[in-house]
Amino acid sequence: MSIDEAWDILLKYDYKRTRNREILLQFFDQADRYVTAMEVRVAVEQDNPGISFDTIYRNLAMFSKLGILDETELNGERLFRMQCATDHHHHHFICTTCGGTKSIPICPMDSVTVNLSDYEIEGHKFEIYGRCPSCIAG
Amino acid sequence: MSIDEAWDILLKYDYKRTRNREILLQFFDQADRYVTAMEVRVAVEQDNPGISFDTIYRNLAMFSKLGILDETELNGERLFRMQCATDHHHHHFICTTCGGTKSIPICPMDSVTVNLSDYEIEGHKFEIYGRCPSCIAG
DNA sequence: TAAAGTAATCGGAATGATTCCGAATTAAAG
DNA sequence: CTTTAATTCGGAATCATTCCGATTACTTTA
Repeated sequence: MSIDEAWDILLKYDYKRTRNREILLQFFDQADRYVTAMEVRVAVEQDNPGISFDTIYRNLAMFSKLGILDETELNGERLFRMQCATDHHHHHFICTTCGGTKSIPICPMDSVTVNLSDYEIEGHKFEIYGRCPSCIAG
Repeated sequence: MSIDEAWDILLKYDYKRTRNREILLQFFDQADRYVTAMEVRVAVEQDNPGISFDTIYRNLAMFSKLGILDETELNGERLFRMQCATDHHHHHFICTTCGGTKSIPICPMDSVTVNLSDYEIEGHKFEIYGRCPSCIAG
């Protein structure tokens, strides 16, 4: 997702165009990988020293709820990244060293043959973890 | 996994047979679903009022590392359950209301056709979330 | 079955991430 | 330019989890 697309969503829901949100979106746009809240904080403080935790966390949660960010959890750490372009549903390999991802075009839900007809399905998660080529090399 | 199998593992690694571990294992054995650390605490305090958080968390982490417990995360909460019998690798539907599970016999890794040969795969996660029939009923 | 040695536990303090809150600031609309 | 409401700030509060030193309880060995 581009910064512009993110703003389309934010403005549609009457969120204001603020400097902090601009900084956050720009950071996620260029990061292009999963980052921890701590990494976000450190990076964002370059552009706005004195930004409060509250502002960071409040916006991260809101972005995540609106589908602008994608949120996951790895080894007890919350990770965020810009949502992929939403052309089709897919999953990811996630590098446990750098947070980089690689798309996995299949969705296991297509192959689930177990009868879950009496169940109400709310969601699913499929992720592959490991180290990417450049982290192995480096 | 049965309580006896859990003890086989613990004793093999020279962990001692203590009352608290016995209580913890019995609780997980009869719970047979994903429970939060808080639920563990409340339940275990019935049998040993005054058990310390430290003891609970230390043993949960150790059980999890040894493969006696299975650990996951849902909506920011850590969940634990007794590891399934290890006859074959599989995944789960998890009820977000009661923590109950249903086995999903397939593993999406079998169908992953993306070339990850330059990647070092450390693990994967596949879970389906929703509500089970008895929680839907009420 | 007593003693010794070491692991495990306890209780409470410390930590660390996240959230809350009231006051001040800022964006957007009129 | 004013107004209004959203947003942010700063710091305190919360919550789960972990740490720590002192005590207790296993297990082994004699």
